[in-house]
Amino acid sequence: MAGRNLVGPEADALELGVVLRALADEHRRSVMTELAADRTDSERGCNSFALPISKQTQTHHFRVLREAGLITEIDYGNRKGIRLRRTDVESRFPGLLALLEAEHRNSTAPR
Amino acid sequence: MAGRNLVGPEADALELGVVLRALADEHRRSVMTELAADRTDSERGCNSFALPISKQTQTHHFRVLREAGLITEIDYGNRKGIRLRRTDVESRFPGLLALLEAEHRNSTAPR
DNA sequence: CCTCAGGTACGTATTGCATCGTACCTGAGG
DNA sequence: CCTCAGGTACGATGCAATACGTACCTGAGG
Repeated sequence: MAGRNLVGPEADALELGVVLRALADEHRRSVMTELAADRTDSERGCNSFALPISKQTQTHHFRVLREAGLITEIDYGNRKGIRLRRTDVESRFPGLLALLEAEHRNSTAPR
Repeated sequence: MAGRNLVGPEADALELGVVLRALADEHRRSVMTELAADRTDSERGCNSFALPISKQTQTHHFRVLREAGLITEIDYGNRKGIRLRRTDVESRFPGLLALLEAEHRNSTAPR
């Protein structure tokens, strides 16, 4: 029941280059804009993002986001949880999540 | 003497994906952090960035930045000027330049 | 006109990255 | 124990991006 926490780098070790490369991909960015827009920061399942890619590729993308320090993955063995590292990201790169949140509004409410 | 202005997309047509892909590259990001940190927004020469790459590759990178809408290139024929589109970028992606400016401080004053 | 420095155009090698196929692991529930 | 869904590991592949060589253009200044 209690899952193992898979964490990335420490909060102050986040690198802008790694973060921007992570956000450069459409699928990863769509995950991040969705997370940034949800102020409750609740734990999400991996399938709740409806990514149009295979599960192997999803594994890859979530790993990239985790290693960039943007999310935490909680391993339950046969299932996995995703959580945004909001305070860490916000303290290291203030304003970044606001940009992603604005982008989420753009993509969900085209006009 | 008067150079032709090579512009990219309109201010409200900037796309986050294109911008982030442009900023994902180390060399292009170093150019942008330097531009963001210079509040005078003066016109810069292409060689004033001391990029450790060939001039053909520099042409490529500046083109990417221009097509992303981040800079304007001024063509003098046998020389070229670079200028940050600060107000356009700031109005479309508020806070982005502040992130780059902070990164510039990090890279120039390690500790 | 000639030279030179700065830039571009085109082709190409190489690298990086996203994607998926196959095989295997894990825990829940029959 | 068996099955099944969710997830990972490893390898292969295809494509886009970076990088540079060669050739050519442009304007300034002899």
